[in-house]
Amino acid sequence: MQLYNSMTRKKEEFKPIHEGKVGIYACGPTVYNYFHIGNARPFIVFDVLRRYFEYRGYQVTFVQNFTDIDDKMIRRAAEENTTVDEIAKRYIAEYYVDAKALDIRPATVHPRATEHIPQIIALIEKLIANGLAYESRGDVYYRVKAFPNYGCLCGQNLEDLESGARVNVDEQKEDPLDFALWKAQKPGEPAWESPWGMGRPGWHIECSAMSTTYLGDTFDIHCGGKDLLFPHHENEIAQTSGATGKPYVNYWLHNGFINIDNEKMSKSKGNFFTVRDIAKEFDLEAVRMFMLSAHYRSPINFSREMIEQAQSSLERLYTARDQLNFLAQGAQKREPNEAEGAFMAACDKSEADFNTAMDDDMNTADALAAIFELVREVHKLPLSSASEKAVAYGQQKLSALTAVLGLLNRKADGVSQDVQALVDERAQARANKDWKRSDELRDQIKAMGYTLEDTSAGQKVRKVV
RNA sequence: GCACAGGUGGCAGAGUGGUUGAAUGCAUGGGACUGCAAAUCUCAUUCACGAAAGUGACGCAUCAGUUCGAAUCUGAUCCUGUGCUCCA
Repeated sequence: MQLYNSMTRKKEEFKPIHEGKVGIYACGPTVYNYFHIGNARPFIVFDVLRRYFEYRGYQVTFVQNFTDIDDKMIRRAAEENTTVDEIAKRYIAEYYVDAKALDIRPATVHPRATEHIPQIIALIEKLIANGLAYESRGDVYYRVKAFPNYGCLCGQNLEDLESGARVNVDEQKEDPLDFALWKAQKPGEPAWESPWGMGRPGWHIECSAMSTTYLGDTFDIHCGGKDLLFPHHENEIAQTSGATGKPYVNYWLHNGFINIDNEKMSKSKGNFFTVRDIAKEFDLEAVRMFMLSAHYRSPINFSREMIEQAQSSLERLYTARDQLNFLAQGAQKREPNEAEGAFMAACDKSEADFNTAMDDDMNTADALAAIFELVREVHKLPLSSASEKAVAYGQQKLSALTAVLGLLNRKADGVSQDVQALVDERAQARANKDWKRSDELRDQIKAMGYTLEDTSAGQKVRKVV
């Protein structure tokens, strides 16, 4: 499998540290609000990455944190006249609600920053011992110029970074590039005991502490949004490698942004849609489909039209699944004939194409194309007397491939007895060529939430979403 | 200013040197199927001539170049987005 590594800026063959296993850390949300669809993108695409590794037989440890202490959390708590912990608990719960609705699987571990204060303090102490950090009036800062590799991820040298750095007159830093590892308590802020007095961790250090706690000093894959490349991930490298003396991460993966009117969607710009808002209007599976219809590193433009388009293509997948279920009802216990053999070969071809696409830096757009090739073959199968074996083969492939993308989760609902009674009555009316009655019944069935289609193998009933 | 992406058909979006293959999906139109539908299959959707089959031309931001051959490589230009500051 090839993965584009932001560190080297090329696609590289993925080689796990431990055969058959892969450790992934994904930067999670700061839990001070509902998450927006820009936040949802990494959750979805890296959920797919994890699913693909599992599909390929890897044992995956997937860690995604909750940032539950920072300026935004504190501000929010003050605004709502409650505690930071209360805000954290609330929006962590809300995260799980939205994640579930988007079919984002829970991570192996969801660590919270505030539950890893001892690990954070230990890491800072190590950095101080290594001469890479210093205390200054209760704050602790990272000594950027003492870490020779600083800038290795973002590809900028120290001079360029320096010219861009904001210089605060009041700073207690040795150098403008230095960043906070530990912040001394200000009045009214939550704080923890430390060797430097009461205070709280800086933003970057928490990810270093939590990732290494669960994945070891060096692990396989670290992912997150492109905007985290600098300074967040650059700082993580400096902190972790600086403390351990070992490489931190082998592959850095960064997803592109979601734009609104070709502008980055962000909380600070105010041009964002929360997942909660979108859910009022759309089936969230369509949002997932939309995200996967482009490569994860490309920017995508969000609009109502795009979600509707995704919804339509998603329906095509469901139609194929239902078609297979319909075929299964009338299937026979016999070996596949020649045409069905060709169908099974086409299934294999789709699967192979799907794997090739996913192996190429997780090209979900091409992977979807491979699934749609399979969909077409499904519809070409004769409607009656199919071979059970061939149908089951198609069902297995379709569900296996869509499951990797986290699609096709809607249940195939059975038909209730009252609907079935109408369907049976309509069959009788059609046999009598009573088209008027037949159409009435079709309308009635439709009003009950089902579509009814006539096929050469009888009536087909599907639940409408 | 420095750094990094990117500009592909009506829309979205793959493709990144080679047989007319611009995949796949969406949309629109024709045909098949149907009692009618729906779903599905199939063809078409750059321009010119033509009723049509067809013929010719152009074509993947623009211009120039490399090459027997370019959407794909090189250079320049224009444009867009992102990072350098909390942000997925």
